[in-house]
Amino acid sequence: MEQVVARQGEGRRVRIYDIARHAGVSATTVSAMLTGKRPVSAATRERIERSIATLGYRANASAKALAHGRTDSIALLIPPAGRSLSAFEVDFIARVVQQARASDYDVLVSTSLEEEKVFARLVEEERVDGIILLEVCFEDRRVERLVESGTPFVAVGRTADPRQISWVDIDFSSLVRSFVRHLRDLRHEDLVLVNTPRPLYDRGYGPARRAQSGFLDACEEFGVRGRVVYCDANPEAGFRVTSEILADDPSFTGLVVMNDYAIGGIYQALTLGGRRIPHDTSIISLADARWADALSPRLTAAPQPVDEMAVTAVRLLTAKLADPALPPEGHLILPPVTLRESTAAAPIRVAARAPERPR
Amino acid sequence: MEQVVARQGEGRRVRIYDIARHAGVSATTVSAMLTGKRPVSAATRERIERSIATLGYRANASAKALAHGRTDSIALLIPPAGRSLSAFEVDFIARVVQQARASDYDVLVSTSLEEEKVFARLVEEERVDGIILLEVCFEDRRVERLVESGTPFVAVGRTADPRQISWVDIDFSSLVRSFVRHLRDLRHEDLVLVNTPRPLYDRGYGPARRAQSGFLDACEEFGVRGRVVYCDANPEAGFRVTSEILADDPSFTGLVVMNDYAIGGIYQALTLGGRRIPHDTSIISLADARWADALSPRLTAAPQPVDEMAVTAVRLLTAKLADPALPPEGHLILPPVTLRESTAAAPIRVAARAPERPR
DNA sequence: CTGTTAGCGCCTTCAC
DNA sequence: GTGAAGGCGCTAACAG
Repeated sequence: MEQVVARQGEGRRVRIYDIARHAGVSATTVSAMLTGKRPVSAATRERIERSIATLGYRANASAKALAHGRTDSIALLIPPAGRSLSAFEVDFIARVVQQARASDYDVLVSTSLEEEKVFARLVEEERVDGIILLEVCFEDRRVERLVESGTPFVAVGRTADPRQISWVDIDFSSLVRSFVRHLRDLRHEDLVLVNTPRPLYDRGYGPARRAQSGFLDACEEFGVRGRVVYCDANPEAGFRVTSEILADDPSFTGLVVMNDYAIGGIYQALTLGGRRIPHDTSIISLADARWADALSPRLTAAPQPVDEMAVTAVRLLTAKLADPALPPEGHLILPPVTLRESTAAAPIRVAARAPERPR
Repeated sequence: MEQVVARQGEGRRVRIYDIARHAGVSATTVSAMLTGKRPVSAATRERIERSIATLGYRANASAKALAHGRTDSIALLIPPAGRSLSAFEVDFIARVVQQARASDYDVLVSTSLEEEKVFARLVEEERVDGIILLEVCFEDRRVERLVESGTPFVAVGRTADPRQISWVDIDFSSLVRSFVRHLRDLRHEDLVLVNTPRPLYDRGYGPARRAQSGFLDACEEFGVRGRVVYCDANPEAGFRVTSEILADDPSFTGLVVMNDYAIGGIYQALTLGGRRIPHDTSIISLADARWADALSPRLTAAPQPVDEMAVTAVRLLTAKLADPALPPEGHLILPPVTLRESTAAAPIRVAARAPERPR
């Protein structure tokens, strides 16, 4: 009774038996035709198709899942890095959803931080066939649990030792190195890395860790001074942190920013502090194009390789679902950083110029 | 065989029968205890709970759905308004996911534009119990189909005649009226509405339609000149459109913008055109706080009422799922527009000042 | 090529 | 308070 009430619009739903009866065949044959798992004569096919067209039929997903042992759904686990999702995370969701649909998977999105509950519901209740896990840290309990349970998954980001798992990650280290080199080429000699919030770094958040080590190494390699500050993910924090370094030690002329939401505040503090971007101070970041373009002057930015990340993640996962014996695979992605003055259509916006003050 | 291979980590999954055997009761009793649908003696309860704790058990979602007739999932249908999701849409996803989880629902996200396929998969295959539909237009085929099929749903946005459906919407008309009044109070006498892309308007996109009529009515009411331009959802288009009106008829001093992604370009064109925001030109918009804060100077903005929209949408839907007989309900939300000079913590940022040039 | 039989794992009668 | 039987709708294994 309850099911019937739930769908008040039509009477009862059309089931595979209705089609079978209407077409004068058995349910098995209908199923066989639909799944294509065994040959069906042209004549029967014709009749079944006509019946389906007449009555309107779609196999019930729950029944299919129960019988077939797969839900044709995957889950996307995104614990929000900040208070809300970053532009990257957003685009990533959209792209994964799109890509998954192309492989005939639905996507269940979870942004919860309560790993236990999410895990129980999605994995233990077998709501999904596989998982894409975001914001993976050096030591990540979620990864451990997924490995234990044998659930197919792909990590976006890496653990400290990712050899046993499939992952996709950005090569933050090389990327930041190219940022530093670029700023050095513009004759900057004193740089600041505005990193993610401190707690994220401490938690072993990959981008924060790898960007920082890449930055410090590159500064040494290229013979420029480099220091690191941490900053909460909001404009107010960006303003505060930047004001502080302007007050404490204003010798810097270039900033590398790993913190999208702080950038607005950083701009404001610099401007109020008498800096003129890009004439005496340069900012460069891995950022969403929408941010980079909305800022004035435009931010020097490497575009987030969202598409490649998302497509690769889905591809790795669906491959593993199709063949669970597949060995784990890691993909390191370096955004195409061709740092140069560019038009709006080009991948990189360069607002940075040579510093004037250091002279 | 295949199912077993799919979960390589552990042997076979623990099922309700395993618990029953382990506890020395029948599966019926275990189920009864878990669903709480009939009394179970304290002693049996104890034993079952111990067995569950020992073996680890969670009811399989597909089997439950098949037997019980509900999936405990809802779908969020977001056709991207522009090339990618807007900040509002993003936050909306996150908030809906969170809120749905609080009511014990999972959320399937779809960003596909191919309504037919999405509809077939989610509704006809009964993957979800209900739907939240975004970007609803005046005439919306998706709404018609959902009504026909009797699927419980909530529209975010309204059709031209929304009396038969449940919906949540922003009161764009009143909102834009308050924008116009604010600009008039700042002594602006010549305004431009930079609206959504023309195709969206033509398609009967509610925010575009209602903002525009609200704008034109308000201009008449407050005795200021007002014209409307359409603009694609990207900075380049914003730049182009603004440059054009600066060239054609530069008498305007205030802009009302209904197009997040264009704002960066609008700022740039105005600046290049010699305008100084906010000294001689004011911009006001319904925008994400992250945008408003990232711009320099900060944008005058009413915050997107994301939370209220999302929470209301989920509430309406879950209520309807619990009791399908519930009558449809509409909610019109007016963002709290207390337009004033503000600090960073206040809901509204006012960068706008009285125009100087009109003097 | 097709139909019959037997589950998938759970919930829901109906008996006791 | 508890158990046995049947069904949700579909697919897989086994016969023909």
